[in-house]
Amino acid sequence: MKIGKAAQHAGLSVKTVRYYADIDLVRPAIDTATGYRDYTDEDIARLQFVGKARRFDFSVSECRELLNLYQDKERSSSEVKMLTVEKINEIDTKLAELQELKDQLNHLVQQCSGDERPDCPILDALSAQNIKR
Amino acid sequence: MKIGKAAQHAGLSVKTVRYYADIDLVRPAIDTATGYRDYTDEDIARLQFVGKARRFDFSVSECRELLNLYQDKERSSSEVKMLTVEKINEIDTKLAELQELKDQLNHLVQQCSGDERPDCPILDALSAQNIKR
DNA sequence: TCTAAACTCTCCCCTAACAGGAAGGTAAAG
DNA sequence: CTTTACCTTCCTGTTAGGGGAGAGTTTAGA
Repeated sequence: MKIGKAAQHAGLSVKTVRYYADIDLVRPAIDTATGYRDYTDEDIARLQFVGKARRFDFSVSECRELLNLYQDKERSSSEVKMLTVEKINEIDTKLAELQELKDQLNHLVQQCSGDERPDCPILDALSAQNIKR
Repeated sequence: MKIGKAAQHAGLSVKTVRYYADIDLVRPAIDTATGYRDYTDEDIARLQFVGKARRFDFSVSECRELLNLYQDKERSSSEVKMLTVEKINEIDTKLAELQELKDQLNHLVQQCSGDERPDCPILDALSAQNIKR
C-alpha cells in the first residue's frame, strides 16, 4: 500500500508517516523501480499503534519503546505497565502545575476591574519590582 | 549593568536574556567600545516582568503584548484582563484534555496484571486493529 | 604589573515533531 | 494522450532557548 492510503488508515498525515520512516520508527519496504514507500498490513498496524500512543501523550521515543515491547512476544506486561504508570505520574504533575497557574491567574483577574482606567493589578503583580544591588 | 548581573536580578539565564535582546523584546544599550550589552534599571524591570509572565505560562509573543500594555500609560485594564482570561481558558482546556488522558490510562492500568506474563491489555488497547480496505 | 580566572561577544548547531512548499518523477483515469 | 492526483527528496520554519567554540575584556590576586 502506498503512503497516502497508509496514512489514511492510520489516521495520520502523509508528512507524519514519512517522518516516522525517516527516523526508523515504522520502516516500509521501498519499491526499487519507483522509490515509492510500500506499507504492509503489519506496517499499518504499527502506524495505528503509534498514532494511538501519541494521542495518549506518549512521546515518539516512548512510542518506540512501546512498539518494541509490542513486537516482543517474550515481554512481560509489567514493563508496559511501568511505562504507563510513569506517564500517569507525569500527567499528574502537569495537572497540578497547571491548576496552580490557573488559581493564581484567577486570583489576579478577580482583583482587576477590567474597565477603561489604566490601573491594573495584573500588571502590577507582574511588574512587582525587587532589584537588589 | 552587564548581562550577567542583569540575568541574575531577573532570575533568567544569560542565554535567555541575550535571546530576548536578539528578538527585540528587551533591548539594552550597547557599549560601543566593547560591544557589551548594558542594562538599565528599567531594562531589569522589564526582564523581571517577562520572567514572571513566562512563569505564568504566557508565550513570548504574549509577553510582548503584555509588555507593551505595561509600558503604555494610556492602556485600559480591560485589555490586560482579556488576555489573562483567555490564558485561563486555554489552561482550562489543557486541564480537561490531560484529565481525560489520565482517566483512560488509569483504566488501562487497572486492567493490567503487571506480572511476568506477556498478555497486556494496555498493548492490546493500543494495537486494536481496524484496517479497512 | 603581570597573569589567570571570570566574563562577554558572535556564530553555529541542536532540540520535538512535524508542516509547508518547490521541483521533478510516476500512476491512474478519462 | 493528457490531465490530475500522487509520490519523491530537499530546504526552511516553528518555540524558546541550551551547548559549545573561538576570541576579546575585565577583574582579582600575587
